[in-house]
Formats: sequence, C-alpha cells, structure tokens
Amino acid sequence: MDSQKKKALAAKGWKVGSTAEFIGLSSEESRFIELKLALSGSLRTERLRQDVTQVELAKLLGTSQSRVAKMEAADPTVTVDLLLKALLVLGVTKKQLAKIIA
Amino acid sequence: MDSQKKKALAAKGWKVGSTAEFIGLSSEESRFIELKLALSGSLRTERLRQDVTQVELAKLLGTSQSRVAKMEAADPTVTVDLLLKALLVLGVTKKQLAKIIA
DNA sequence: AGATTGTATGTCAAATCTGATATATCGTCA
DNA sequence: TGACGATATATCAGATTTGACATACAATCT
Repeated sequence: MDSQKKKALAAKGWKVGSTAEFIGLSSEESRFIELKLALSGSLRTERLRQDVTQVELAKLLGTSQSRVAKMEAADPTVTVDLLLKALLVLGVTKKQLAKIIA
Repeated sequence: MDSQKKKALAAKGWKVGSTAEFIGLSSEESRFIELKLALSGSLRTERLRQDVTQVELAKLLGTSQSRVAKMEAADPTVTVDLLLKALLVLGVTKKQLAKIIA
C-alpha cells in the first residue's frame, strides 16, 4: 500500500480522534491528518453556513469545483496551504482558525 | 516582479502585522503570509528552546539542514504543511498551535 | 591563523500538487 | 420520467515543492 493510498484511507475512513496507529501511521502523521480533517470539515461547514456552492467558492479561489470537493474530502492531494487559503477567502479569522485547530 | 519574488519579499522584508497592501498583496494573501511567518517564527523559537540544531531537526524530519533553514526563513518554497509537520515533530500540541495562529 | 560548529543561500532532478476537464452520482422538482 | 443543480471522482499536463548537495557565512574556539 503506497503512502498516497494509505493517507487517503486514513483521511476518509477514520473519524477525527480515533487512533490510527494500527494502520502504521506515526504519531505526527496522524496528528497532521487530524489537523487536515479539522480544516476540511470546517471548510464545508463554513461554506454551507454562508450558502455558497462549491462552484462559487471555486470561483472565489480561482480554481475548479472538483478541487473544492477534494478539499472538503480531505483528499491527500490537497495541502493545508490550500485549505487555509480557502478558509481565508471565506473570511474566517485567525481566532476562528485557532479554534478549528485546537 | 513574479509572484515567487513578491512573496519572498513580503515574507522576508515585512514584520508580522505590518500592512503589506501597497506591494499589491490581496487581503487573503497577506493574511496567509502572516500565518506562515507566525509558524516559522515559532518553529525557530521552539527549536532553540529545546536546544536542537537545524541538523538535528532535519534528521527528525527526514530532510536536510538547508530545508530547515528555509522553513525558519519562511522561504516561499516552504509550505505550511512542512512547517506544521516540523512543529508537530517538535511535540507542539494543538493548543500551542492554536495560540501560534491566533 | 586554522579548525569547528551552526546557519544561510543557490541550484536541481524527482516527487508532489494544482487547475482543468470529463464524467458520474445524487436529490429534487416539473 | 427527464431535466437540473450540486457534489463526487478520475485523470493529466504543467507548475510548485521536496530533499539533497555544494558552498558560503558567522561565531567561537585553540
């Protein structure tokens, strides 16, 4: 199982907070994935709260709907950078970000 | 001035919190850079607090000293992902991360 | 001075990520 | 049922990032 696949599995199949050690993720790896999941979850929540479609958010970000879908799915090909940029575009504040992460 | 250069300038020449609008950064762009600066600054602080050299941190991360130097310099070729992984390897907690960001 | 230790900077091939496109799925409404 | 709007998934060429390496710089020793 390559690391792409492994991360995809980890990111999709397991809920935030569940221990993912047994599929071979190091502590930092799983903590990092948790972080990504928190961000992608908040992205979806915030987008829906603002009644924005994926297409609209994509336009705001200068990207495509499919990439927004992947962001919200915490796809392994999506970086934290991209997630943060998306949240920032939606007007999320530093304080809110902090809350999401903690 | 290409965007790589512009970001490098922005990241290196300007302190956290200073308004960088006049060099043409959008609000999200500068907020994103602020975030990176906060993370890279904390990385250096935390590394030094733990009396770890760049070489040692590089080993922990499975990378090279030069890349650690670039992380701490908030080099534009360094992603937030990489900064976060470095902080996590140093044992920084979610709460601490939240504090860094907010 | 020379040696040593820690950090900075430039470059590059290989790996990864990005936006775009195509297509599929799902719900809802006429 | 079919059309429509929203979201999901697969793929890919081009762009960016990565680790590694070489080398330079700075401070601190003997």
